[in-house]
Order: sequence, then C-alpha cells, then structure tokens
Amino acid sequence: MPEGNVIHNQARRLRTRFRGKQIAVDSPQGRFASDAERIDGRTLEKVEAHGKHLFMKFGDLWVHVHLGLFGKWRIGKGEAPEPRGQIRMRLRGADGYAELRGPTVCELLDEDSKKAAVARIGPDPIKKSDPTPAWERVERSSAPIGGLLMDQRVFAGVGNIYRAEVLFRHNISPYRPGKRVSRGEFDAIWDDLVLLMAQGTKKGRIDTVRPEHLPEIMGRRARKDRHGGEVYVYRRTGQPCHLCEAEVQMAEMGGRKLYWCPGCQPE
DNA sequence: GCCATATGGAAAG
DNA sequence: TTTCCCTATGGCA
Repeated sequence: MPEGNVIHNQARRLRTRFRGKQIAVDSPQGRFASDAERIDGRTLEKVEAHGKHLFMKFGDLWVHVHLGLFGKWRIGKGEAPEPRGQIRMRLRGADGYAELRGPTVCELLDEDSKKAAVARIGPDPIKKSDPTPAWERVERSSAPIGGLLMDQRVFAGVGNIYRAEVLFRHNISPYRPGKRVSRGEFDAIWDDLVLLMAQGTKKGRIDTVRPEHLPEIMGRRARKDRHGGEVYVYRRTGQPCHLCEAEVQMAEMGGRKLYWCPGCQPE
C-alpha cells in the first residue's frame, strides 16, 4: 500500500541486492509465467522508480511493476523460501530473493513502450524533477487541488497521505480549484513534497507533523494507525484538529477518502 | 470464519 | 461515476 516514497525505497533495495547479477525469474502463481521465461537467467542491468512505477531492465526488455493498493514486495537474503500464497513474480540471485504479490501491473515492455510509459508520468518530487509541467496543469485546471495532487500525470508519487497532509500544512482546502492556487502556494507545496517525500523514503514512514507541534499532539494521540507515522489529518475523522480543535472531516473525492480540517483549511 | 478496510488505478458505462 | 481487479490484515463474532 505504497506511495512514491516506498517505491523509491524498494527500488534502492532491489538495486543493491540484484543489479549487475544473473537473476532467475519465475512466477510460482503462474500469471506471469510465460513472460518470466523470456527473461529468466538474464542480468538485471537497471532498476528505476518513476513516481509509483518501477522498471527493471533485463537486456532489451523491461519489467514494469505497479503495486496498486494491494501489491507488496518481500525482499530477503539467502535462499528463497518455499513459495507460499500468491507470488506473481519471484527473483532469485546469488545474493537473495524477492517476491512480488498482488500488483496491479506486472508486465514486460520493450524499450519504446517503457519510454512511453515513463513519459505519461508527471514530475516526481523524490527525483527533484522540474515542477514546471505540474504548475502548468494546476494553473489552468478547474479541478480541485485535492484531485490534482492524486493525478499521477500531474504529481508523480503523491498518494492519499501526502495529499491530505501537504494541503493541511499549507492551509489550503482540498476543494479549491487548481486555477485558484497561487504560484507562491504551488511552489510551497512542491518544495514541501520534495522534503517530506525524501524524508519518507529514507525513514520508511510518513511523518508530517512539524517539530514545534509534536508536544501538543503527544498528549492526545489516538491509537497508532497502520501507516505508522505522525500526521495531522489522515485517517483522523471526527477527532479534534491538533492545532485548532475543529473536527477533522472526511469525504470521498474521486473514489478515495479525503481528510481535512475545516478550521485550518477553509474554503 | 466473516467482514470491512487499505498509502491505486484502469475500464466500463 | 461506478465497477472491477489484486492480496493481506485487523477487528469482530
């Protein structure tokens, strides 16, 4: 259940363990079996992350993986254990193994298709991309900024947690149309995403609460949530805002749950 | 055991 | 806008 920070972290781990080595590729579950055969035994030359997409180069073919909501990697040292459950793709090298479960996408692409797939992905804060294309989309869009942040063609790698939290940190209502976001606000959001997502990649969790607010929330923190980090509004529906005592709101936007504080982020 | 839920996105209508 | 896909997990009975 990953946002871009997780994907970049996994790319680094896969790179460390497998790059430059001969890899046995198979599909214990079977759904990737015929593709796996085509690259089985080849050398893994590159591992790239673009937003939430992962690409692995095996000669003239790329494996394209998108974890979606359910996908998971399990990466380990030494001999691979007996397959358990649904393993779509398995990599085994001299140094360890990796199991891929439940991805939305696991496919083979040739060089051109890979390039086209990358081209569809917007600027990625973790790669410190040039945000200009994102600004151009936001500036002339009447869609709500809360939706634009989740649009991977606009902001690559941003997911539901970063979307909610970055808008809170800048006191912007998720319902405000993109065209009503000023250049100054956009720049502040982008710079903040660069910082937050780099941190999230390094730490393996998403913390968005500013240090000066930490003492205030320690006293009344609800039970630890699964995502594990300290946040202002994500999944805190009905609880008091850490800063203004208004109740955190939740609504559906584009089929995903949106969280915000009506006090700190007025429309 | 059963049900709801999950950091996502494409396809169908 | 809704439906569907993919898998695991936590809360509950």
